[in-house]
Amino acid sequence: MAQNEPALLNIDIWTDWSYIEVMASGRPQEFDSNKVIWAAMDTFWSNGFDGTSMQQLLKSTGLSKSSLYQTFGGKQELFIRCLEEYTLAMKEKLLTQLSLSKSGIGFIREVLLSAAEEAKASSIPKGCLIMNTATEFAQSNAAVSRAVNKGIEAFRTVFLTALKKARSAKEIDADADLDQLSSYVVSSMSGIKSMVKGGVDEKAVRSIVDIVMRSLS
Amino acid sequence: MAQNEPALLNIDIWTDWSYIEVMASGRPQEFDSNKVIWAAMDTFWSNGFDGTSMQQLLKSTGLSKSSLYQTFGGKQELFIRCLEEYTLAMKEKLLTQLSLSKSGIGFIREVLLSAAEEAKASSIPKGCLIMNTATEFAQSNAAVSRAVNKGIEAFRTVFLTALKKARSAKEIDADADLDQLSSYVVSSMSGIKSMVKGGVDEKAVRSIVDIVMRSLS
DNA sequence: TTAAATATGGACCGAATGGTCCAATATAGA
DNA sequence: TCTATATTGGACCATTCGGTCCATATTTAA
Repeated sequence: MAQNEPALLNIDIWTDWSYIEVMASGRPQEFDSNKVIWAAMDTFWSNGFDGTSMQQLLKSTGLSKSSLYQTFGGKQELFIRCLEEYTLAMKEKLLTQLSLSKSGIGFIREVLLSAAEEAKASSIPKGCLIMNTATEFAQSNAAVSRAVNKGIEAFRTVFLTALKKARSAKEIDADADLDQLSSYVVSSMSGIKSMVKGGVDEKAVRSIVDIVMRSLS
Repeated sequence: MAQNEPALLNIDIWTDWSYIEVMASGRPQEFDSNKVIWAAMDTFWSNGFDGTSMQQLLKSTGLSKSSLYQTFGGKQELFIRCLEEYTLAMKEKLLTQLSLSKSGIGFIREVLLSAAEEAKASSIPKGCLIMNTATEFAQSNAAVSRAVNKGIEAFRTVFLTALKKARSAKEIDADADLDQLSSYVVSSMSGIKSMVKGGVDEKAVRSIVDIVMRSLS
């Protein structure tokens, strides 16, 4: 892929009727749209967009080809739905985790260290779907770029919230520019994850996290 | 792609005879192997491994299919040659740049800021071939991982040299752990480049660079 | 001039690609 | 029960994929 996008409207409202709850009669859907999206997301997450074939997608979702095309429109449309769902779910999960954590700084450290866990694990590191996609597509496809941007902004928002919490608790400098710092944390997160994908070991990852954390406070 | 590697020795000495200078008679090669590698590298760099087709490769290199297969073995072998050449060339270029620069810290800042240039440019950002590949393949292919690791180590070496120079010039703390810092710089570089690919604007990139630089001294 | 060695272009390969289409099936409401 | 509406599985599509192979062209050394 990584070519220019086709010259058509990419508003999947027109092809994906799952937004509308029942409305008309007929045979009901036999699958859970959300589970399908998560299954597809996991496949894209591990293999990238180009690296994922329709066959893999059909296998992991359990759908038939026509169901997938009818419901989601196509590979790219499904992919973008996955990016959106990923963004939404991650943001929610992280904000919950943040609200449960005592310290804003501690929360950020936890999140960064979760990358180190991937380095320790024997399985192949998946990284972050949003940043993987940024790397794969760069700015070659407008619809994808839009979804990636929203993802990055979501992460930035989460970290900004954490930094504000940290400032309130006087964990960080009172007059630090939190907007800039939040971008820095996203960037650092992305860098660390790519190092893990590159094979850097857990110890090295932890020392990078330490340096990042030191630069916050 | 992104599957497991085939169970065969990947020592391209056996398939690529361009190492041997002439030795036997016969029709001489009509193309410059190095130029071919650079043309292929540029294509892989822009589109990734999966995103690059043989057709594109033949077009960008100007080779015929048989010449390419005869000379390099195949798509993956050529790709790995590109990774190696990229590593070598980048290391050399950066070390030269470093030796010409007055300050180790200044050099690192220059390199990080070069990512900001990509954000400013209207063309699609290519990022770093090594980190792009790390992201695309993760640890799914041993031969590729080996090449990626060598690349990361090369970058680390460059930055380590710069940091030592900075320490000699008392630009940074005398008892900083330069090994750790060099990994941190590579990670930061990678993070910044992925932010650029994700569409973050130049100003934001520059502020991230500032924070990274501040954490060094 | 001849033989050996190499380069080259293109035909050809099977498999897989993303995508379309339709007949059969199943369900809900009238 | 009948009809309208959806879902579903699979046949089918042209195209492209990476890769092999061979006949031909070209060059060097003997």
